[in-house]
Amino acid sequence: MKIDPDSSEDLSAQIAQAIRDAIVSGALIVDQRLPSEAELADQFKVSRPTVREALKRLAAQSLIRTQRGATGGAFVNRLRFEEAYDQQVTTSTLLLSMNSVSFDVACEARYALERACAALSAERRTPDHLATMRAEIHRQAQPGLTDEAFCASDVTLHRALVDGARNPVLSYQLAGAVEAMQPLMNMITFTARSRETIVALHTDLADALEAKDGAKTEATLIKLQSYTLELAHSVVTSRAQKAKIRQTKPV
Amino acid sequence: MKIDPDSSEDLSAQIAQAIRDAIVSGALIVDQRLPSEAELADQFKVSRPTVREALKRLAAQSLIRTQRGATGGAFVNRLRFEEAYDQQVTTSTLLLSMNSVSFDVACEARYALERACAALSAERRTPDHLATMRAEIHRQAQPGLTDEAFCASDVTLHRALVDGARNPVLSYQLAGAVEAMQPLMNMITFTARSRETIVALHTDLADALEAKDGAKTEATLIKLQSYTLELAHSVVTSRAQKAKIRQTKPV
DNA sequence: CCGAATTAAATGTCAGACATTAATATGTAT
DNA sequence: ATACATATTAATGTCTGACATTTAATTCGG
Repeated sequence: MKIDPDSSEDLSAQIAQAIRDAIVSGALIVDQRLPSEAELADQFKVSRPTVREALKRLAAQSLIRTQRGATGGAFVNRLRFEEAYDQQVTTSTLLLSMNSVSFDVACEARYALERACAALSAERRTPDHLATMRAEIHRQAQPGLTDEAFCASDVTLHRALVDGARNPVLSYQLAGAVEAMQPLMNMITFTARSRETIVALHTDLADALEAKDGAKTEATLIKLQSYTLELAHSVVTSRAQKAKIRQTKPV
Repeated sequence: MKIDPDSSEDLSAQIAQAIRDAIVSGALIVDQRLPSEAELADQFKVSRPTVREALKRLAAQSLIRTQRGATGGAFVNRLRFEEAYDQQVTTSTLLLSMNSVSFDVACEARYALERACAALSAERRTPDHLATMRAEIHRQAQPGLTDEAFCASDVTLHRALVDGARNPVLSYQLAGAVEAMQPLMNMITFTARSRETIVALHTDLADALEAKDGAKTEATLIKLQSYTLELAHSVVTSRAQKAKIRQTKPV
């Protein structure tokens, strides 16, 4: 592992990349201990703070973990799906907000991906998954629920649907798409009427899954997508009208 | 923004989290300059190296960029889909290899997600997407191609299909699933016969997209998935047989 | 033989200094 | 007055050395 001191890139970035390559290529395996910071500093001919910056970069990606104490050090971390979820959600959320992705585009992606899980989930969902969905549906029918809590419950329900496919790779990929939508969904104000419609569709969804009916699951997801889009558009329209009224009759 | 000096977590991790929260919540907006390292050190009552470790963590996630010089500093980075691809691919690849995800599970996820794009891509693909696919199909028919080059071409073709849906969120989510499969795919040795079959299926795929036939696109993807699984299983079987022979007739 | 104190090795943190970069201001010559 | 060269300045990048803290292993005493 060598670095180029004349490169335009930071030394810490180069060192991080060298170690990252070693991990990805399999030269460093899970739970293997890296040399101590002092040894790495010697090897790369840099100071300890520079090595530490490199290690922090890797830690930020969950590629390594560090332990203090006598037998401590930096160890190659076994990247688990659960840990990777968080980063995926953060990244996806920022991607949507920073690139001003429209509600429609995000919604389309989310439901397209969810439909990809529909047939598998109908086939493989456990009673646990169904129970989670029913519980969330029950919660969503409570009158006192805030809009945010309603959305959060919506996410939990949909994640149960996705997890029902019992494919960790699918669950991981979908986590970002579903959760990243939440800030966008939170812009919608749900009336009692619209909540009723959504709860009815969610019930259809749970029924379809319980009946192991993949086609009906997909069909219900399509209805849910249409209705979500409809709601979002009505929000936009009503806002535009209010703006117009303010424009016509200024205070 | 406050941190707890008595927490078990590193100060640099806490500071990174505080700034990350500020970015995600929108308190810090794109291209906004963070206080200088010295100012941050004062604010958080820590030393400059500690602040720098925190900033490197954020840089590793592409949340900030730094510029040297008089008007330099750390700036909130506009996270772009293209940048996020790389990290997603690295993470997905490691997730598969470190959690010993089976070929079948990864393959199932990949094709389920791809089918999610099929109908959209059939509807919206541009001549460019078709041209890319045809070019890759032509390359795949060349006899001299190495197995690795064949797999790489396969990835390019499938990404063209996904990109055809013209939904950046979908493209982003799929990038991880498709590219992360490549190391697993590289374990397969493609015979002239199997390449021929794959090229034929790829041609069907391009034809279906050209005809804007979503259903046929999906059907072809299903065939492709079955055939890929078949190939992978035959590799496993033949290896097991060879191992058995070695066991029976040791050298 | 067991438990408490010691030791050692590692990371975590700090302080201060110098190097390097790049924009801006200054100054001089034409 | 303008153009170019120079100096200034403010920031990040890097280094050195020290001390604090944590934790496992070792040693020593009961």
